[in-house]
Amino acid sequence: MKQNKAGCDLKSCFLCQLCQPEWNPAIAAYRKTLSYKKGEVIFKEGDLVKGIFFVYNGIVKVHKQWGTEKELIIRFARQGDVFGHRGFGKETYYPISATALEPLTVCYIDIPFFLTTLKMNYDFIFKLMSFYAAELQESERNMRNLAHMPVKGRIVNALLRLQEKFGVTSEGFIGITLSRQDLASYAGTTYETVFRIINEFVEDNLIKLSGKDIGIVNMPKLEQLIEEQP
Amino acid sequence: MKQNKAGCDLKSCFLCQLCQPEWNPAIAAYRKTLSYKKGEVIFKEGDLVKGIFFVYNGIVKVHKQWGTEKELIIRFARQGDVFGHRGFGKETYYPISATALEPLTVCYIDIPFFLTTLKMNYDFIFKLMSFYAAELQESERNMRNLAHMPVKGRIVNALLRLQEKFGVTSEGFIGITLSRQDLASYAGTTYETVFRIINEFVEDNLIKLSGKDIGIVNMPKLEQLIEEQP
DNA sequence: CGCAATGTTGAACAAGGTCAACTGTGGTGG
DNA sequence: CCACCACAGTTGACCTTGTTCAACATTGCG
Repeated sequence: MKQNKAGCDLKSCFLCQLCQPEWNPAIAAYRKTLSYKKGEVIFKEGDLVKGIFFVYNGIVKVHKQWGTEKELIIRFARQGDVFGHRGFGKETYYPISATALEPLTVCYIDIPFFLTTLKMNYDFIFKLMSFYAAELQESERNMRNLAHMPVKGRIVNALLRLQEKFGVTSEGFIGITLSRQDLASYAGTTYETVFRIINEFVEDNLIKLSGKDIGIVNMPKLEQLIEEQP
Repeated sequence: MKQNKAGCDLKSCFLCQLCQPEWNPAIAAYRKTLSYKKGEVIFKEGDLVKGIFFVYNGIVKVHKQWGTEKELIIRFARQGDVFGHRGFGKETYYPISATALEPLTVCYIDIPFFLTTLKMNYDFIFKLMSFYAAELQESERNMRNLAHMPVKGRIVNALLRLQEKFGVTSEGFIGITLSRQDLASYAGTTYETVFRIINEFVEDNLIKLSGKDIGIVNMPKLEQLIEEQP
């Protein structure tokens, strides 16, 4: 498992408990700690944006619906990650939904106070901007992958991104337990296709399974699959 | 055709000629005007980031390669649009390429001066951040579309986005002339598929053609195609 | 005038999505 | 304690969509 981070994504944000553990009355009034149960929806597409969230504990999936049955998982957020920041700019409605995948504790800061903080702290807004820039790069890389990479490569890619973010347990499994459905939504494919390909990988000894958990066995071979032209 | 904008994407940027037409010696030293021919590459993936660009005139495509033969066009930039801003944050290499589609004149500002300006002007950095946020939303919407929307819908979507950005000529055609190849790359599909579907649309009287130019005839029917589940 | 690039069309093929049936598993109430 | 049900997981067969390949037409440009 990955070590806990020193602060949040926006180091020195001075807002969440991770960056500012000491009690600070000036901030405390605007900083709420909220808890959600596994599977609970924190907000959904179209909801009015009222604040921004920092994860203290647990895992959130940030996802976008397509009709009723299909979704694409844009990103997972774990301890120290920000989410809900997509509701900025002109739009005051969330363009995405957020759902707890594990029991979750977050720090919630309402927009007006957040904006005030941004205004007073150049370093902070610069970090936030850099964070957006990084997310944009990631998003556009994924766009290209969805457009041109065959499913097999997209699934490998999803696994590698998950391992990167959630690390590896002592037994060599990726540090997050996902339903196949969620893995499919993350890779931008279907349930059944994920199975077949996961199975194929197990047979080829590229990954190993333990219940729902997945462990990467042969990283180089997998990486090769990503590069592969159809 | 759309009217020219008052300033650039980042109104009040105080950098490009569009926002600051008067001669300003303090800025002039850092502001270069560059010209490119049709088809010329302004920068490509992996190039070192040295500056940021504002379009005075012409059209740029911002695209991402996949292997040698495939690309995905992320975005088009026209008068007043910024590009090259993806090279921010940790990465100092462009994650995308930029190519002129028409004879192009741009304003080029080198990074150190740009950063200095950002530092001195809260309003400016806030606008830049909002701009990133908006691009992120757009990018993630497109991600979902690429993952779940059938090709027909993606092509319609591409056409509507083009019309939104480049407006309509007096004869009712979208204000940009694209090769079928570029349209395909924008919609995330192939050449031949674009063709067949464009033909189908013409037969169904949803769009009209004049050479390579495309005009939207029946907007509601097209919009319906976007919503359509497979 | 000829060559290269771009456009046009048909046919074959394959990836992967859909559907349907079946299996295991855990929870619940009798 | 067991029978039942609901639901996630698993698998096979089929079929649609869209890509690929290949051949040919047209445009444009030196």
